[in-house]
Amino acid sequence: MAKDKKLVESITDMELDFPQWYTDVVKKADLTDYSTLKGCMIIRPYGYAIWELIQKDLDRRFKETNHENVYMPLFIPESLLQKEKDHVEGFAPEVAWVTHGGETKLQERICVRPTSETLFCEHYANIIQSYRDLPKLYNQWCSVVRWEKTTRPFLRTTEFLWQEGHTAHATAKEAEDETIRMLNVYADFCREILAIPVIKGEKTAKERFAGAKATYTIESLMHDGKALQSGTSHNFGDGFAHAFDIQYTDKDNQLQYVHQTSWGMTTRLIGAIIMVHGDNSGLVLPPMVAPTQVIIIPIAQHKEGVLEKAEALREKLGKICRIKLDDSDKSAGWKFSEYEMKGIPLRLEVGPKDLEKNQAVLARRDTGEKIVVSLDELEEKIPALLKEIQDNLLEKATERRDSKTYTATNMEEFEQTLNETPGFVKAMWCGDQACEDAIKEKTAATSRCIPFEQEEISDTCVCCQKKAKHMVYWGRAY
RNA sequence: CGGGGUGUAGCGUAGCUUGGCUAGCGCGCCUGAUUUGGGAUCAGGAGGUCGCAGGUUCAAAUCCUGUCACCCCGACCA
Repeated sequence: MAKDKKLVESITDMELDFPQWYTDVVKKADLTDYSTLKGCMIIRPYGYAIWELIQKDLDRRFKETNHENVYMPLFIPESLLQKEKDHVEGFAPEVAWVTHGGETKLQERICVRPTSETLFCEHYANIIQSYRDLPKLYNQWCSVVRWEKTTRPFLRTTEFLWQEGHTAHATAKEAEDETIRMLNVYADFCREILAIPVIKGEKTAKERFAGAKATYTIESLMHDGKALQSGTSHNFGDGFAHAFDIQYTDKDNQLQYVHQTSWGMTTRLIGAIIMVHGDNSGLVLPPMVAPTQVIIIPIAQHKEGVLEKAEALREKLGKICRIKLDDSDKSAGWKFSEYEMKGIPLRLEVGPKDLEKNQAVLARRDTGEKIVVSLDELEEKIPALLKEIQDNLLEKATERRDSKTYTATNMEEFEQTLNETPGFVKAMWCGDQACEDAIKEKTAATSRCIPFEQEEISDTCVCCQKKAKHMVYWGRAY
């Protein structure tokens, strides 16, 4: 079968209408449902299982780097939110306010957390006195609320699930090291678990987090050539510490301000998985985050011995992978389509003809390839194939990303490239926000990041042609 | 917040322009039989405050007014 052949009708081709394709996949793969309130999505069991796998691996990485989980309140009094000026200005337009408790109007408005810097800061001010109390390496898993104007499942929702790390350190260097360390944790996670290659770099001042001294980001590229900010890590310096008066006594009995960081990743990652690996037949899940890695489809299951064998295989193979058996009375063809839409990496077909020959058929979701395997070799073959699929997805995503990455040395080239071949554009920049604004005005592209790995595309700024300071990744973003 | 669109059974829709018989169809769902290697077939069955509130009319899914919600595209943001 041709690799690109569409296996399932009822999912719009991504080439025809990418947003519709995305919505179709989310819906047909049973990831979410809409609730009655705009922007508030219901994450269904299959979607939530993916999130749980993401959480589990990330949480392990956080703990390996000595972080502890905590839980902060959902509510923040307005006065607390306002302590850091840039921060409140950045978030005020999109916070949800609680004005009443029961029927009683509150003296002070309370906001539903859009992020928890202020809460962590207040707490840190209380618990940090000595250099012996540092560093504080905290993380919390929770949801936050941002009153977004337009919403889309996973990519932008009013409430979303995430983790937010918040740390406090004795020195500026320690804080900077932590910021970069966690960015690397994110990048490694994306590559190893989600099979998504990312560009690591620093955000420009314009794109920086409200209240941060420096914001670092990992940027990934979707099938349609649009960029997705997939995780951020911020160095706050001692700005919040001054606003919240977080001081400690150092070894020399001198009062010092702490240096802080925060970093976060969200359920948006599921949107990234969909848009990086998905195809016209639906979702394609990297085995590492597939709630079900192998689906067993019995063929002619009413026939003698088929179901028994399928069940025995499920039992045996359940020890080496996440496996399910669909013994419902739907037709085999229906099941094929169903699990392709759901992106399950491997399908194991077992029918009467196979049983006669002591074999089964394995079908790969990523390539469509069907492989006949002896029943005795499944325990070796399945893990090997899952690994191969995981590697292949990363390789394909990397190739696609690279083939959609262009360079430009002047605005005509820049604009033409983005219009004709959407993707990342690498171009030099003078460092002046006026040029950044002009580029956005003209091309709808924003600076994605100043990558750590710099290249010398040309000497002059793509926009004003003055002397260039940085090579920047630009793109239209979600 | 601007522009566009849509609300009729669980989902997708026809009907609306030009008001009129029991609101039609497909998918899904339930029962039974035959099926099962790429979304099976046949037979029977259940399921509707036509988003909501007013108004016009002998008569409203259809016309008018208001309202609510959702979707898409922008601007803002993870």
